[in-house]
Amino acid sequence: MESKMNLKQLAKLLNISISTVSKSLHNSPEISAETKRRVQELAELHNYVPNVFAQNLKTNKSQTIGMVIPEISHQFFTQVLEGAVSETRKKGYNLTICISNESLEQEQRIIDELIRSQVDGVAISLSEETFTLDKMDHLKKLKKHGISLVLFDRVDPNLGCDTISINDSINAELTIYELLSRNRKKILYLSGIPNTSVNERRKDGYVKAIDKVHTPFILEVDYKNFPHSEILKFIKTNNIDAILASDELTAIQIMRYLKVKRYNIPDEISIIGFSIGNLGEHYLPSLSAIDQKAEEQGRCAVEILIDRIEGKLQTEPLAIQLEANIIHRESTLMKKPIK
Amino acid sequence: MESKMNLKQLAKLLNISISTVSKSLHNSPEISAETKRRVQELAELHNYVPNVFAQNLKTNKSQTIGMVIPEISHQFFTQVLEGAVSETRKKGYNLTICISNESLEQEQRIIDELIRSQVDGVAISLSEETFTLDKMDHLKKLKKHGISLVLFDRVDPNLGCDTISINDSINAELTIYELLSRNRKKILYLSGIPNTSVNERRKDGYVKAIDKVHTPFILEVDYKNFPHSEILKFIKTNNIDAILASDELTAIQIMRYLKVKRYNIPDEISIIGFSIGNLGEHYLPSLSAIDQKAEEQGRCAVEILIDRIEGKLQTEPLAIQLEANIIHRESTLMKKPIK
DNA sequence: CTGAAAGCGCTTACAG
DNA sequence: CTGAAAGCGCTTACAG
Repeated sequence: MESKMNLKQLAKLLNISISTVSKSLHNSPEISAETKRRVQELAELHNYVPNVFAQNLKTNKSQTIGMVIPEISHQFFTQVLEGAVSETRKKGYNLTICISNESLEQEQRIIDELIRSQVDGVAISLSEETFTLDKMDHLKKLKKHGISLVLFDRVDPNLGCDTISINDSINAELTIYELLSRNRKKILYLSGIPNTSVNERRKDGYVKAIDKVHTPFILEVDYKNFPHSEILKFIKTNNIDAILASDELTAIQIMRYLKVKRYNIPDEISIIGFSIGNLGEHYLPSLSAIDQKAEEQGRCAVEILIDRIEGKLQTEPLAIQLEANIIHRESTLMKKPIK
Repeated sequence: MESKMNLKQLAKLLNISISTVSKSLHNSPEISAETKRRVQELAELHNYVPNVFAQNLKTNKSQTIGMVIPEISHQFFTQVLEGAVSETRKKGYNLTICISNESLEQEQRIIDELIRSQVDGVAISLSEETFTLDKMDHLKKLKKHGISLVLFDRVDPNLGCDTISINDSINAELTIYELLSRNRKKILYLSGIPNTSVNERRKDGYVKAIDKVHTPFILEVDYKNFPHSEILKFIKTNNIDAILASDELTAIQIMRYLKVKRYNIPDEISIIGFSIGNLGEHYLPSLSAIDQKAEEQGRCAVEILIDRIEGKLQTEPLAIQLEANIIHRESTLMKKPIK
């Protein structure tokens, strides 16, 4: 390894001043074309790379934003990341990706770390534990340090910052109306993710829609410890003919079990779940789903965050709600919609 | 936002020198307990956070490593990330996650960016395009800048750096022997990921095992543009009774289609695929798979990289090969293994 | 068009 | 036990 090149060495080799070298590399109009050419050639030749720490120390900007997600094994969040990564690059920023593993303590540690590394802004989807314990002090710390904050997907409206989310409540409502219009009458809301803000909103929408015509049926379980037979018993007892699941994995798990038990899906029981992952598309039958616009949420969170950083936004915080799509695949396509 | 705290301001407030403040915050034994206490209290009170750029500029170390993965939508790589994230934290380093999207150009850009941001080391799984075009100059650049390099999973042995991988060839071989022992005779190797090093190695192992007894059947297709009916025709024509798929998605796609076509799996055709994602486990029938030890690869790559950075390793590059497991689930569990 | 100089915030060898 | 001073590599206002 050759000894690290820097402005000083380049200046010495060319017999000119450090200032001139620096300005040449920034293609400053102050400097003559000839000098710039010489400097740039030599820099190229020696693989000169400016020291980013020195630069940032001077300019006091890192051109970096942090994105904190609660989980990486959910397809939803990897799609968010894809949107965020491409948008960040488009804007010429760097992205630091952090994973809180649904833990408040890890989330706090991450925020401290992001403050330490002087990111210009943070986009975060809150961890389950952060919601349950309702501790937001670490997020307020960001403001103290002048770091912009945007919340996406799992959002707390009381934090006084920009938020990007999906109107889950309305989406649940609309989905139920659709199922009702297909003459489904006993619709179960099955949640595998209790204690999340999204679950509450989805459940609310379900209840709101159902309450007008029928009794609501609600079951909230642990998706890691899936109580198959209990759910089946509930389904039988109540003659359930459709299921709205809180998330893809919950939908797949119940669908699989019902198939093992020889249920005909979608004719006997229709199933639809929130969020588009890779599980549902390839299943047999393929799973109908409510598209959470993951990639767009990621893209949008980054866009708003950078606009905020660069002072392009009003002081008033934005609360953006993206529209979701209901995607009917095989698990809700009844052959003969009963009239 | 309060004006940013720094050593100078703390020193002024306490009426002592900057040096003493700095040493106190590092808990130096040079300083009296009383002074340290006063300094640390005031720093705490003012939410003092040291400027990481200034620190790094001085110490010339970033305590950061970069991990480059070709794709984030493959469960395999998110599992790698989980291992890498936790190992990095354990060692007190920071992790910068980058995604090349299987593109050489993006990979080059990422490497330049990592060099610019002075990471101490890089762990990378090469993009498909990098392999196809066999361009490795950007990786050699890292060496020029004194940045350690570790390759994992998609590995090139000629780069003279540490590598972590799975012995795919042997795993394919062992899998075939198992299928043969269950009296499968016409085994198809179906690849949805041509032009990757892993594909070549898996195919090699397959051929090596099959060649001794039977004719090899090989089909290489584009998983994004899956030619269902062509494959089915091939299966019929050649009386295929087992499939070894190059990856999970390929396995699922063909299994789904065969089920639609009323094939009995595993009895008529057994299916097994490389790598454990979330698709196979919940499928009906659940998919047998060769566990690629994703998390362990991530953990191990980071461990070796940091040992290398800290000079704890011999100069000789390491070539670590992890052992895989064959996990039999429903898609290979024949009711009556024909004697 | 070029250069000398100050300063970003920190660490650390050295002096007292 | 405390502090003055140099220096990490860069940018930029200022002078010439």
